[in-house]
Amino acid sequence: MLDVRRLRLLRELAHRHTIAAVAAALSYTPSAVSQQLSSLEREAGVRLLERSGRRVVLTPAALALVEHTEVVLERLEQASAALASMRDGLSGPLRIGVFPSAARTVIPPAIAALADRHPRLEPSVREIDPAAVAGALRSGELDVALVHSYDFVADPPEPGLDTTHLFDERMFVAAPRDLVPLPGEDDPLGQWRDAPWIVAPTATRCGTMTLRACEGAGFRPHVRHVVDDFSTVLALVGVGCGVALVPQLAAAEPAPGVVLTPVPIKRSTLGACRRGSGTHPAIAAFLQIVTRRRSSEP
Amino acid sequence: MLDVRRLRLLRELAHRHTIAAVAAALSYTPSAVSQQLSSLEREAGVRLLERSGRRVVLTPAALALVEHTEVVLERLEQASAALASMRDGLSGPLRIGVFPSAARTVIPPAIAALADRHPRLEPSVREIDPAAVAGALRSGELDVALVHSYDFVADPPEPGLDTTHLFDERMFVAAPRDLVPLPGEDDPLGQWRDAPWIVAPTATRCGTMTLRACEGAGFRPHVRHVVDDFSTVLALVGVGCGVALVPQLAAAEPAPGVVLTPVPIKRSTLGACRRGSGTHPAIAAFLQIVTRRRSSEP
DNA sequence: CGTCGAGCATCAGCTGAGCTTAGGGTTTGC
DNA sequence: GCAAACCCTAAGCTCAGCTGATGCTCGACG
Repeated sequence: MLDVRRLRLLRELAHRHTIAAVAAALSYTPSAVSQQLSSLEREAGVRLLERSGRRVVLTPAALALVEHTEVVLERLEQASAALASMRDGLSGPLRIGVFPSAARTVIPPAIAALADRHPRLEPSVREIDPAAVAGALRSGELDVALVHSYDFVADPPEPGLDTTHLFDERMFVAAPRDLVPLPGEDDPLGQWRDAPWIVAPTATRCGTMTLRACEGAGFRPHVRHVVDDFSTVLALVGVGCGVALVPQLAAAEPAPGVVLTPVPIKRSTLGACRRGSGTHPAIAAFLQIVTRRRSSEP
Repeated sequence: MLDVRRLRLLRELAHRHTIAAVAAALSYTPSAVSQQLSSLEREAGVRLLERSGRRVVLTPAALALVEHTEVVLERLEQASAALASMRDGLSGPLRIGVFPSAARTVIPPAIAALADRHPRLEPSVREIDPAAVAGALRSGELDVALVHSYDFVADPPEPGLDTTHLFDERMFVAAPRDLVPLPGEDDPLGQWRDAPWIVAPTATRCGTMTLRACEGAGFRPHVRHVVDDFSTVLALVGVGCGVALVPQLAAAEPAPGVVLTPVPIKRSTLGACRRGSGTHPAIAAFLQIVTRRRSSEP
């Protein structure tokens, strides 16, 4: 009988590529991970790891094993979820990962509603870089997370995770009241083709989204400021520093000097959890609350 | 993360109904099983076991958990099989369970062929009571087994096991040469409605099969002798003790005083293995050899 | 081309999960 | 009413598996 704990290490290695990273993610020392993987290799009877430079790569046999492991872990998640739904009342910790703009707007009322409905549940919120969400879910640091998905920005399905669509928001161009758009241009984006832009870092989805949207409107934006936080972005717009693309939620209370114009781009908010844990009652309750509260808004 | 080792104990308990039996099957002390199940219950957070008299019964939550466990174990078997097929050459032990009539006829040439094709494979044959086959497969005492299935005798699909049809044989009525059948009766079974019968114990499938077959022909046999072994049965028939239903394989070399008449009943031989392990190359090779050797016979 | 850090493997040593043994309580069969 | 079957708990022991130390190789960088 293959040891599932060891298989889990191999699965994690397939995603993180170094034993050290696996160890860090699962709170072991690299030595322990190395030893366990050696044991797994011995009981498998097939070479699973090949040294390549100072790293290690998985053999085809190991990759096949990882495929099976994903299924096994998914089913174990389902079993855990089934058990949780058989306990009377939701209780215990629920670790929620969000990123800043969601943390500010969506999360507080959702947490309040959750605490109201399930007093013995102990939700804890952690701001987390979207790129780290998948790993944090897999390694068990988080149980559920909110992530965003933009038009124009492809997000490949993460293996081992389940995502559910929660709600959409419209995107807006935020421009200073006293900035004059390009005359004779109707396109809400195109009329700012010559203006200075405030965008998020290119490495983020928000940044990529803005660049792609402008490309779609036929121009490349003049990037003046690079700021990740939407409330900072709006403050900069308010003092006339440039224009920016912001989502509806972030723009709920714009500064007085800011004019918002809707653009035909939407941002989706998704809930993500470990595959198989979507039926966990606490996770399901949280996602349902987030969905309902947002979609009932005007 | 639920502990699969513990889940396996629960699964076994669901089939064997007492902790002592689980312990015996998996080579533990009952104390160890009890402790592990207690731990499982604690980490599940739900009552899994209820004392009932001096036994213990599974709660609905435990039964649900067993369902998930079956899937997990199946997938782990598949993973093991995939690994085995990636090893170069078949090697290691292959524990085969058979019951006497198969052991005598089908198995020896099959083992020889297997040894010929895969010299590093170490097949070991164990005669086993058909009723114990399922448990022995599940607990890992056996890797593959041959079982029989008769017309008239329903065999409910065993959870956790996979069965593949290997070959069929015709059944024969074996009668002493000098015994006179009922005059004016054409039915090969009905013509012996008044003769003394030799049948297998009622608890066995063979015994049930004979009784049902006779009932199908409209009579209840006069049971004179109860003998499980077909070669003994034929010897008794040969000296005039009565008539019996025997399968083709057992009747290959009948005693001189025995007359065989075919009846429209067939016996099927099936291969059984743990669910998911059917793709294991050693098991697949064995089953293929048994199928081919038998079906190529006249 | 030498240095330094990242990464992996191995060894030695320790700790606790999980086993066995022992013993006691309850139920069932005879 | 006694014995056997069955389960649980307590106590002690053993080894799987962890940490920490050490040494190696590889790659980046001045």
